[in-house]
Amino acid sequence: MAAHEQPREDRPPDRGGDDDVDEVTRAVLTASRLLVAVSARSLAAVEDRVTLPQFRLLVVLSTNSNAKLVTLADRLGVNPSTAMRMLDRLIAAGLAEREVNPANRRETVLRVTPEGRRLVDDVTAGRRREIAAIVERLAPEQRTALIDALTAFTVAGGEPPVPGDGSDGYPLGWTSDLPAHHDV
Amino acid sequence: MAAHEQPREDRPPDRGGDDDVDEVTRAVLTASRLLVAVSARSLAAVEDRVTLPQFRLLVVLSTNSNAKLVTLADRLGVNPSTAMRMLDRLIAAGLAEREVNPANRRETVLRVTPEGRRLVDDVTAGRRREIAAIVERLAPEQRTALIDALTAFTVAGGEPPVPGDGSDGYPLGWTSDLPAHHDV
DNA sequence: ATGCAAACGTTGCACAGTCCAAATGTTTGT
DNA sequence: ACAAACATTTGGACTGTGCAACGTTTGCAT
Repeated sequence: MAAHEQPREDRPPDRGGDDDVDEVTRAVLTASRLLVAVSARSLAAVEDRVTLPQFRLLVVLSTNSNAKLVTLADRLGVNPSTAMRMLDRLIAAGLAEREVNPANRRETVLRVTPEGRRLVDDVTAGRRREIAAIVERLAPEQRTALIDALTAFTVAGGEPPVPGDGSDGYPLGWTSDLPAHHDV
Repeated sequence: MAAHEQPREDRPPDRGGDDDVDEVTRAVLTASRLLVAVSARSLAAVEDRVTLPQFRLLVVLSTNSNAKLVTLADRLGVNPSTAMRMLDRLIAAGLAEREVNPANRRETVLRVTPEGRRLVDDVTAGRRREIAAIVERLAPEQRTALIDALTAFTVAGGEPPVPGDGSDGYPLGWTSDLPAHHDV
């Protein structure tokens, strides 16, 4: 993997040499695979009811109730027309609702139906349950060590460590998707 | 860095209760988001040359050189016909090659071209570089702690900790995909 | 008040990814 | 020699996706 010799020569005497970094990186990458696998498993349960992009829309809609189309599309990072048609299908499936905003008639108000909400909750709950099951196999000391290590890692990565976390532990962000993906 | 001074009022002597598990789960989920973001960033560089599924195929093809179509489709978890057409496009883009296997003429031999290989290498190298950059911001003790914690977590998750790891630490599995996904 | 520009949702069009089925060509086992 | 098994390929249908165009509704400045 010495494809490009980034002039890394000048290595500080710190005992965290490249080997060290490399090992940690490898550990991170490996753990990532597990996480993705967990995600994929929890998602598998619903993939015959909705497609993955649809589920993603549902999740975003769950945490952004009464959003208008452009907002939603923006959150998803897709074109409004894409969100539009996905919504059409979700609505047809009874998982979402659309309604013209009476206060501003050029907008629409989108909502997830109770059934759609349940679908999302099931998946996110399943994912948390799976991770919790893994965590429970760890000894108490290992758990706190994991928290500390992960928190340090997250902080180093610049992401706000456990920001709001949607109160009672909701989807918030990340994976959930990563359907077949796995590899790559 | 005991950054989890959560107002978790009294750290109950219980050590290992549900609160504990919940906190670890939250930390894991948060770290996951960071990982996904890193992945997405490193992927962004090529998303105007190939689509994500195409890139995924390229990665799998890189690590399974001279594979035949069905094998490839199997690894990707898609229908052979899907792999077929993606390959058509990749070949048209000069990133892959197809050739009838002279030893068994009902099969074809698929290969990634040097250019395709370079594309993949760039992305995977970028991802490792990004993670390494984060890891480098950690103190040596934190690094080893992270390795230990992650290894324990991975083991508890049932995945073989750093199995073969494609020799010199290559893509192997996971994310790489997770394009826009992020949320969900 | 009038009118024009911006914001929205919506629809048309093109194309990638996907699956299922079916057609075609190749090997293999009997 | 033939049928069964296997591999690639093509046809058809549908979702996801972006871009561009259109009609409606607002907001604002003249």
